[in-house]
Amino acid sequence: MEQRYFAEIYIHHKSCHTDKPFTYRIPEKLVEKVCVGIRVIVPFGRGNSLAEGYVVKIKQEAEMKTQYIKDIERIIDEEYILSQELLDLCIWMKEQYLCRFIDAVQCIMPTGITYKKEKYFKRSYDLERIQQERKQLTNRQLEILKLFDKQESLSENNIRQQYKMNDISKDLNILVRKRLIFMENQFKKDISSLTEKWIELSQDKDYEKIISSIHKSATKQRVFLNYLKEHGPTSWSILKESVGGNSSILKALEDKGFIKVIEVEKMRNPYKNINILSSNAHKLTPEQNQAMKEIMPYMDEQINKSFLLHGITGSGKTEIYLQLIERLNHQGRAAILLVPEISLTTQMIERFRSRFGDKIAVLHSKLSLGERFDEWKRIYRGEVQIAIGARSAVFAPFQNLGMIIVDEEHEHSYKSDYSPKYHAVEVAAQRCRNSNGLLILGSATPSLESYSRAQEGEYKLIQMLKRYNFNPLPAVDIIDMREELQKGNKNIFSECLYQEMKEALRKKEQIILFLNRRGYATFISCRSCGYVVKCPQCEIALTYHKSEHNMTCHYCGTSEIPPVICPKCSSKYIKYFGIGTEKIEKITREYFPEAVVSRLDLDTTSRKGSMDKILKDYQQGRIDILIGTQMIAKGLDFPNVTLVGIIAADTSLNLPDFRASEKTFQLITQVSGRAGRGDKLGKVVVQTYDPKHFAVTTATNHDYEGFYRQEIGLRKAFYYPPFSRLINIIFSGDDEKEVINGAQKYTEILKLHFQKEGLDFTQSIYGPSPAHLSKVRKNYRWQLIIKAKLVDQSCLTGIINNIRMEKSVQDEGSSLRPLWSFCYGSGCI
DNA sequence: AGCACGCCGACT
DNA sequence: GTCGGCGTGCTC
Repeated sequence: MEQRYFAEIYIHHKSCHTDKPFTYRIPEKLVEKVCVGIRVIVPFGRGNSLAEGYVVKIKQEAEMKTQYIKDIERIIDEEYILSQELLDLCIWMKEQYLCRFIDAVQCIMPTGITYKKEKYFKRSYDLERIQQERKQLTNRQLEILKLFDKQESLSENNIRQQYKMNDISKDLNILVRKRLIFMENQFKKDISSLTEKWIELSQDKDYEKIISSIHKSATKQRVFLNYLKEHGPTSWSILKESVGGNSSILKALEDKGFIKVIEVEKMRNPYKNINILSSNAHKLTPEQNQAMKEIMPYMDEQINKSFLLHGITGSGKTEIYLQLIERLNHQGRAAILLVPEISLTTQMIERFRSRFGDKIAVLHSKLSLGERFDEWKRIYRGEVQIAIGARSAVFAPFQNLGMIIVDEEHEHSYKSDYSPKYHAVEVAAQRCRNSNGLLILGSATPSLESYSRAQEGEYKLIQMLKRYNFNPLPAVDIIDMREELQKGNKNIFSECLYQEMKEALRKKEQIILFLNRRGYATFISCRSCGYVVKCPQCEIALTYHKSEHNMTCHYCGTSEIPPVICPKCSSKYIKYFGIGTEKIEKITREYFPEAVVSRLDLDTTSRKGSMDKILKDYQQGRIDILIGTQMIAKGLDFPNVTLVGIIAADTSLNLPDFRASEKTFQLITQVSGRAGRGDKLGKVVVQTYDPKHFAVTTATNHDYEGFYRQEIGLRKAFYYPPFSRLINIIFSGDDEKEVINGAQKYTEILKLHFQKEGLDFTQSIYGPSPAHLSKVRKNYRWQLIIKAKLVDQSCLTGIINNIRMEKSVQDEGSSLRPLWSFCYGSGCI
């Protein structure tokens, strides 16, 4: 009997109803080629329109009647593009984060590699028929028909652009039905950004002769040829830059056969201009040695194991990362290093490059499409063994993954804001499980989740509580701002901080001031009626920015000119409340006119490279006082900083978030860590209105254990993570009533499902209620929070998936668009 | 999501 | 009678 093969294929389709494997027959001519992880093109649906698909399984028998099975049309790639490990990861993500298979795939694949389907139209040459039907056509249809005189084949987008008409699909349908034009689907790969035009002279030509033979008026053509003769093959972009000109000149020369135009794959190296000073392995401290000793057996035996490396700032975690990677690479296995935000970790990347040269791929969001694709390819082809990057680098397509290191594992930037809302630390753990790899989580302030896992024995805890250079930790003073107020000090700076700043400036030492809020005033309000100026789209108080004299919404970016009289009661008593970094900057300049003050926040660093400049100036001592938001809390290492002032430690404490204490503790610890990194003793001044709060007191004592013990008790009492998993479902739409209505209906359905499964919903379902940001960009948002017992998790995702399939939910009004999101924090969206 | 099938009203 | 409106349901 002839051997028949079938393939299970996920279709690249946007609907969740088609998000399951479909069985296709592998035609004989493709049997050798089709493998698991390859992309194929298959006919799909009643019209057999072509679609891109991913082969996830190959089998000899099909479970269904074979007459319904269609053949695979052709393959896209010559080889598999997703390894079995990554395919399994996609399936896992689909379940874990309630996304479609292809959403998971798109996390892994670089943009630009997927094919775009486009409708193309060709005209009919049945002149008789055209004459016949002509009379019945509208003017618009006739005009569309006319377009085909110039060009034989046009895409729907082409036609739309040429006529600036939006609703042309109906007209096109009519024309197709009358058989005046024909439609065909074409797949197009967006490769324009991935290749580059290079121009070279054709061989074996006497160029002296050619140049003289060119028409006298065609000066540019001659310039081109001369340039190419002198410089050899040149890329089009360089040629354009150096001699000018346009593509018509190029075309003319190409037509005459004088030059050749070739498309070359661009290979970019975004870091090629950085000079690398090579460095060698440092000698390890006893603590570092101990850490290595704990980890190495698992690496050598290739056993999957997770470690939590609890090391205070300056304890030398990076050196451990470097040496672990070095050893792993020697075993022929690859490592991924995740860092919270790539822009803040240039120091770290430089250190890696100095050790490993260009054997590193760097992945982050600021790379261009093409650059990212190149780095992706280098990893995929095994040209590099190390990938460094932010969140998305966790998907680096290594075939021989051996370790994932997550630096600053507590950072919230490891959670994706977009769908699928994955948590890179979880994904990393999953990948390590599937490839017998090591997961190394490093942090000075581990997340409660990780530390409790370490306590439970799921992770191996490694403590590194001594600084690498044996410097003592900075001394921390807590200043009770209520007392300051009673003493009659209404200033932003407490007496203590002011004196310390004066002293530091006198000693020519540097200062960092931290305030977790940018702008000048945080809200503008009318003192007579209490009106607060809010964003008309988001209902969030607008922040005043003095330098531009406008008010900006920090969520959608809308800005307005501040009112002079109250729009509600017309009084003149408009007042600016709250402080931001901009105001601190102004006040600091007033207090210390002789000091050089600079500010580092989202507003001053929006221009590319401006952050590097500020940091460089600071490093080289051209700035005395640096004022900043969260941005300055992480990773900066300046030896001359001896004083850190935290202006208002409680801003983050009062956030409506069950993680507020944890965030505050982390922030104070991190910012404090900036002081005294050199050989001088550091000092930290923490100003607060709540000096007795345990997050503040434990942080100032550098007492993580103490903080953990108190916080974990609270989490347990209120049943928050890590004792549960929170699922946050957002309903959003522009009609508030419908959103509320839909959210309520959804909740009822959910409760029914809970009952059916015998689950108690009274302590699990909260809401629906207005979301943390209840209105963003004209969209009303309501939320539903589900506290899932850890044991019920898979059951719950099943329920949510089932509800999603239900018609009554999908049909819930046009303006209601349920967004699915997994969330580990309350209202963090 | 698309795409076709099907059922119903307005028209040559 | 038929053309074309959109509602419904399936896709290997």
